[in-house]
Amino acid sequence: MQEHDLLIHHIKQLVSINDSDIDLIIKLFKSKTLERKEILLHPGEIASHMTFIAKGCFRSYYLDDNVQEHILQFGIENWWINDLYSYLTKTPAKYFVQAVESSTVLQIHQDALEIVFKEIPVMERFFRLKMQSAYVSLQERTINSMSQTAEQRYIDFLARYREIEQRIPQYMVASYLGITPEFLSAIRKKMVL
Amino acid sequence: MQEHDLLIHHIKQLVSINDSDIDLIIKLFKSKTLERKEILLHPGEIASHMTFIAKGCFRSYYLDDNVQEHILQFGIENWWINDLYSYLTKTPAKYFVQAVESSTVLQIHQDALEIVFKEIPVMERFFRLKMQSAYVSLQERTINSMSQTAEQRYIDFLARYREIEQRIPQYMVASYLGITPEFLSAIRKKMVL
DNA sequence: CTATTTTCTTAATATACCTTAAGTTTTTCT
DNA sequence: AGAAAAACTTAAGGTATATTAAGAAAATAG
Repeated sequence: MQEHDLLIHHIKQLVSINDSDIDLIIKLFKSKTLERKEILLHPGEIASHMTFIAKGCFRSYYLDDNVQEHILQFGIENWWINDLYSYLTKTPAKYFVQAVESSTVLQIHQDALEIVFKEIPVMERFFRLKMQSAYVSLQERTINSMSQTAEQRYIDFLARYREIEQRIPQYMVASYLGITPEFLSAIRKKMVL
Repeated sequence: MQEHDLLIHHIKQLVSINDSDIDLIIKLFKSKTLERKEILLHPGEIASHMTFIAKGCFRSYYLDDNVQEHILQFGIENWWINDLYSYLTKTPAKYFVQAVESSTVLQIHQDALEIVFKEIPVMERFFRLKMQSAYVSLQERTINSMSQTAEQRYIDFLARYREIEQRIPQYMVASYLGITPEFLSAIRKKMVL
């Protein structure tokens, strides 16, 4: 399966694993296909899997009291996407995880991941490192949104996620940046002049 | 040492440890006293300790390009404070950690903590849980700042951190909320009416 | 390839929040 | 207690961003 090759390659970028490790990983990560707009995780469900994106594009978002969407995170090939808090604490998810394009993910159940940790201890390290980067990007995002103007945040977004930006509707970029689509439109107009 | 009692009690709220574990912890966590406004960690240094607040109050903040302060986190008794990214990745800190009152902390060096993990494996769990809560509060804060008005954020802050609010100057609350002291003053005036 | 749906733009008006500057109150230090 | 420093308030005018509403453009599905 080509999908699993992607995952293996992704893991090998951080830790060393051997052929029998690979076999186990391939066996325990299950492939799942989603159509555009299909929802992988609903608020209220418990996120019981770790999810690796093998193909496609996802977003996680929540709805506030005014039924307004706020996008927390995007993910494309080789990224992980989840409601991490729900997964870690086994409490109901607060966020939607939705396919923005038709997509394929590789998922491992929490119980199966425990087996992986037992058999391939270096995978603990792998996920700890992933957890750290999740924390860091979140922190950078928080700081960024506190000290920068929307235009600057947009410029940063383009620099950092230009590939994603080309695959998602503009109103989702606005939602990620915390501004209205109309205002993003105005920013873009101003920028080209 | 009373300070260490606080730490032990704090640890016991999450995991079970025995008397010899306690001895080791007391031996490896070093007490340090700071005066009001004294800085515990400067940007550029590597955060090489985990820091437990036994007495007093701290803030972590960074300076943006306009030399504007932005407060990321406060901490009082029984909290941990750090530049977690610097600690985890052994890269130079981006933030200041400063005592807001005269304070006492208990610090353990990264190397000593490795010893703790070896001798008291359940402490790995303890710190993993702490790491999770750090992630979660950060996530809640990010979401909150995206979807709420400054007044609502202030009300939430009061509900959540009223003890802290009573110990810090108001301009620090403003900085945490991401608004100017003048605007917070206006919000407060409006609220009492 | 056309109809339908989704996304993007424009513009006017409104609001949340900032900037500056000055004066007042509170806290800290000696 | 008194002087100095730090923190808080007020107010006027400004800027960033939201809201509403409508139409135009682009994408998708049949």
